[in-house]
Amino acid sequence: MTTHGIWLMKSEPSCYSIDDLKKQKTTSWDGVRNYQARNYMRDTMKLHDDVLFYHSNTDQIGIVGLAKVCKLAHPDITAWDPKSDHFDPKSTKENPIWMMVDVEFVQKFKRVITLQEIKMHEQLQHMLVARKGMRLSIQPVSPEHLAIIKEMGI
DNA sequence: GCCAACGTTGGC
DNA sequence: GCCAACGTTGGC
Repeated sequence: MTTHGIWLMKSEPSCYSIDDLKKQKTTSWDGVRNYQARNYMRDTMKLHDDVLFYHSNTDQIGIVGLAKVCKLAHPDITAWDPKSDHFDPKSTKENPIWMMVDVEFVQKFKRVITLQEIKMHEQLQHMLVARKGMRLSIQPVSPEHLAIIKEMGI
């Protein structure tokens, strides 16, 4: 069995939801402006890594479906666009600071695996996303946790 | 290199 | 909308 990465990626559904990804099939994960999250995308993510799509800052907070990495890290061009909300003048084409991967829709879960549920669950409560004060928008996930979540969501 | 001030994230 | 917990910035 080949080992591959598993990630949880947060998005505010008012900004970009699992339904948007379902319609679009693939998207560039732009707008990440946190170094640790960028480093995960740039240095650790591999093609076909699994992605748990997470909705934050909404009435139904939790994991809503599955995606996978379909393109390795490349410069986040929104950082160069003065009109973008994610514009960062420190990032240049010669020296791009911010990177993004592309992700591909796999499936939407039949229901939301809520954060509340994750925190209550004997195994899932150890996920990073359940940790107090954890704001990191891209987090590694263990194969055990992925298996449990798939069983609950599919 | 310290750390106060500030800005952001994201659950509640 | 509040605010705790972070991350970043910039003066010193």
